[in-house]
Amino acid sequence: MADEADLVQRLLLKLRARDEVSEREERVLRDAVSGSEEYPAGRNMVRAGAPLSQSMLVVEGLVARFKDLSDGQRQIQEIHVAGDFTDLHGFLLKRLEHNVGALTRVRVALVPHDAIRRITEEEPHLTRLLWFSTLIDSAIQREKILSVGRRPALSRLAHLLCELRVRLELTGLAADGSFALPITQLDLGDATGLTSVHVNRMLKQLRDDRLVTFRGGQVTIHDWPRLQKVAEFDTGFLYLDRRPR
Amino acid sequence: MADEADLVQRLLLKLRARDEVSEREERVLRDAVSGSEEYPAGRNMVRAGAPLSQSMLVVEGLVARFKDLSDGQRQIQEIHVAGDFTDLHGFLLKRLEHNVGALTRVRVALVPHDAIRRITEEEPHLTRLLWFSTLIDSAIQREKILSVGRRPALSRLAHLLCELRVRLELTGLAADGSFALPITQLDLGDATGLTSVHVNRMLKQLRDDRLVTFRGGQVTIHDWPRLQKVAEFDTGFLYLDRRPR
DNA sequence: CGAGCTTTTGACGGATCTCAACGCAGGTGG
DNA sequence: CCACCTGCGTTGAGATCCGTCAAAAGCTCG
Repeated sequence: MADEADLVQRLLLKLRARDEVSEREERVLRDAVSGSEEYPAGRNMVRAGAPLSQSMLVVEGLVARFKDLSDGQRQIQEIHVAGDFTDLHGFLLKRLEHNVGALTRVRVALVPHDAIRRITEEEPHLTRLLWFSTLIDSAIQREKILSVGRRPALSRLAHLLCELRVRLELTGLAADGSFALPITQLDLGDATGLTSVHVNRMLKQLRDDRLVTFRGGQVTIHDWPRLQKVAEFDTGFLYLDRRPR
Repeated sequence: MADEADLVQRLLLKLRARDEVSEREERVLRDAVSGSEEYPAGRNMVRAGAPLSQSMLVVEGLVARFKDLSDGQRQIQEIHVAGDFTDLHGFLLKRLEHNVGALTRVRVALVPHDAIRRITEEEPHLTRLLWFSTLIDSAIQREKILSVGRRPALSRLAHLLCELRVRLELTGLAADGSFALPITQLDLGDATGLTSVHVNRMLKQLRDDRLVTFRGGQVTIHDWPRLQKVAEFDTGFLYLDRRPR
């Protein structure tokens, strides 16, 4: 049915930007989905350490992987958008060392680990594609290490916005440098290793410099070339070229 | 020959800490190695963007993945030890978005991508193990995001030393909380997102507090429980339990 | 034994955090 | 319909952690 078709649609867009996916493979992926679920904003979706038997594919909304320190500080390690698996790695890790939470209202497709295991037994190329998609996450996370470790605050924020723009554009969720980002400045702080107060000041500077506006959960990029320069943003880490994997 | 046996030995130790590896799979892994190479300390081993046709397995020495910013700042994203693949993900990514460099004199085993591809076609379980090992890297990198994003300098350093201790112990390269770490304080700064000056001060504090000593390229942990507490170190992210994958 | 790293230490400066106050919008219940 | 509450955004003042700059001492190796 049309509804089910939509569940994997954006995943396919993402994969096909990087390699071919045959119709048979597409069918195998669709058949792997066992159902879907919704979560309200702020809800915890996977708690660190809990045993897992299925993985979640984001259909709609924004999801964060994060970890907390004992003093209450939170660090978001990656923001997931529609088309991303949030915890495909849970298939082999069997549990996660971090939490997964809904930043907005979220709908996910559920993919039982049994089905993924079957794919690894019978579909080498599709297996490589799934593996590949976990490697993209890894590259995104490495880029965050660089951001948080060495970039100044303004640059970190700019980089995050650049990254989200490109990732959302891939699945048609951003156009003309504008996209929905209905999260709080506190969330942005957790994603950049800053306090919400400082995020607020940096957002003001980005706005005053006519680079980007973040208001009402909507991002509008005014000057893409200059924003990229401020962020030292280079799409290389997103591996956007189409090649056989 | 005995020499070749040694090339994959530590990799097997690492894998077998997490799952079973059959004798046949062990043979397949050995056969996948096409040779070995040495690099002097400081040498660049893979440059970002260069096309790759083989992956490197560290046999001896320390290797870093890192990226530089335009102003010359460097961020190390992960330190690899003997038994780690440094760029297994290059098999599917086809190139890397970061550099790989030798922190010490290094010997690596070379594994052609053709051989890995054959494994993915014929050895589902071994494929999952290789995939799994890239997921461990990913978890280590996520932990670094937390460190660099939210932990204070002292804690960051403590955490890195805890992590290296446990990882080295897995393959018999650390014992009694003591291990070789023949790298400079500048390297430690690049790995923690600090300056070498501040690393020096924090090392002094760790020494004065009787937690760890780093001297002459040797780390000696004096008080493991307290060091872990300072670092908020929890081995969870290393997935040390033995389970079928 | 001198050149060039690396480590160590001090003084100072600055980016970011903390604390605090206020405004604003949306929701809720009387 | 309005008082109230709560969460979020905004701004200012002061504190702090870490960086910068600089110099000197220790090591290694040709």
